[in-house]
Amino acid sequence: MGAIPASVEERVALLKRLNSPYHRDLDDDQLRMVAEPARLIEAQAGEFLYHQGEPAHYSYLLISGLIKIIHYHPSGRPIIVRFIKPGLAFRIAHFGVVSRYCASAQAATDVRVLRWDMHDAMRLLKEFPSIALNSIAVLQQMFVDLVETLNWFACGSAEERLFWAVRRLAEGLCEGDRAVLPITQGELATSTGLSLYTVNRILGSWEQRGILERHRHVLIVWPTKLASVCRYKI
Amino acid sequence: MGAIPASVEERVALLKRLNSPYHRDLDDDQLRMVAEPARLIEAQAGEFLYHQGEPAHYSYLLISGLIKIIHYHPSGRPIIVRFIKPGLAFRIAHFGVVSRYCASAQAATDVRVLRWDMHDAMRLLKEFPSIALNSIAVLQQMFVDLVETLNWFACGSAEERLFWAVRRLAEGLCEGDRAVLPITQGELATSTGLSLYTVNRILGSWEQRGILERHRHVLIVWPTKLASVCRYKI
DNA sequence: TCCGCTCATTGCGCTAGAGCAAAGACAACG
DNA sequence: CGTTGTCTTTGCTCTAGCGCAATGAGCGGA
Repeated sequence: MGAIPASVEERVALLKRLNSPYHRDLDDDQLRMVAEPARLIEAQAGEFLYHQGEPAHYSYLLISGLIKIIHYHPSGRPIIVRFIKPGLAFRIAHFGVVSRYCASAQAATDVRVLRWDMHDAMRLLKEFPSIALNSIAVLQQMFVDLVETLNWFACGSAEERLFWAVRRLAEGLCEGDRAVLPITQGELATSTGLSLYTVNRILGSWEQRGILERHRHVLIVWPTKLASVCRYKI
Repeated sequence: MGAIPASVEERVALLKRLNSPYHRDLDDDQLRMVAEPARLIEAQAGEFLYHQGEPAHYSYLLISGLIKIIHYHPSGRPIIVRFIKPGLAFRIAHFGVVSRYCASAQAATDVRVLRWDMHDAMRLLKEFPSIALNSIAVLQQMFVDLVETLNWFACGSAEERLFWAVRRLAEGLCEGDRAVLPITQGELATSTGLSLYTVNRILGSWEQRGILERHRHVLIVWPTKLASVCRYKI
């Protein structure tokens, strides 16, 4: 993980190109004020940007690549909470009471991120109410998403739980009619609370039905076909 | 569900007494501006304030009583997402893209709430950045809480899942050393994804160990004792 | 080129917990 | 004060999915 030299202009350009949900209401001058205290950072696949429980010193916005947000149970068992794609911030739990990272962030591919010191991030949030309002919208969407996931966990058979987990993770990662998930079957197993063996058998049956392809460390999913395994209208 | 006549002064007084996390940074004049467009509403135990999927016309703040937030799976199976106690807002998913209630709100006891028209709520949010910042803090805390819950669902045995569900629901409802949960064993079952019978048997064993008392529709829990059923340090 | 590691696959026995049935307990209501 | 409906309790059977074991497959490093 290291800093990449980048002028303010370059950072502004990155922000403009991103069109992130947080900064969409800002004009050029305002974007410049946002970009000014940021630093451009790169990290290699597998590196951790931060770890669950550490004091939250920074706020991040993903520029390119893919980030895995991982939450660890007290037993040490990890679940993949979500993927972050470019334009989304990952720094949940920065303000107020919660001053530690509530999960870990791992680079799933080589990544570039913009990083703000927490104090700067807080200041910007106060200075530009539109960022705060947009953050609320994003957070609410994430919250709703998580409630739904919880309900699927409570309801379903193994196949339904897996269906929902794959669908959810694939959702943000669609390109054309397919999504590429950088995830192993073992990770899917811990994320869903199923055993490795069960996940393997279910994915096998889905592959036979042409719903997805399994490769090493990677799952290629056709979300429209995936829907056929679910009995309910969503 | 009906309106209770209340002057602006009375509504301001209610807000001041509540000391809700959203409005703690406002002075008296500002509180008055917040209270002005609100209406005081009462509802009886069992009534629904709103239903999942309806257009979200109102924003609510609980004054007295207890609210259950219920999320329905496409199959119709409900889970109790959380209890709302006085001072907390329940109107998640009001702004931005999400314009429908993402869950239902049911009065668990007779309740009184303050209600804002969504347009007023949005206007106040823009007018008073401190409300937006505090909302972010509350939302983040709720999000973190939900991620933890999800992980316990993925990890655990039946007893661990139930432990976490009871602990979580009891957390906000502590009075002295005990918490009174207005919940049936059947509701706990659907909320945890366990069967009625399993919940009954586990709660039975906990009651024998003095961890809780079961009454009709009500669970009395001693949270400190509850911790003893969990193998992990939390 | 071989070794070693991590991830994937498959068969099989076993157990936690689902699900049915049937009875008991309590509250609300006429 | 019985009736009705909802919630709780318990015994019993059965199966979905766990978890072990053993093998295979691909990748990286020396």
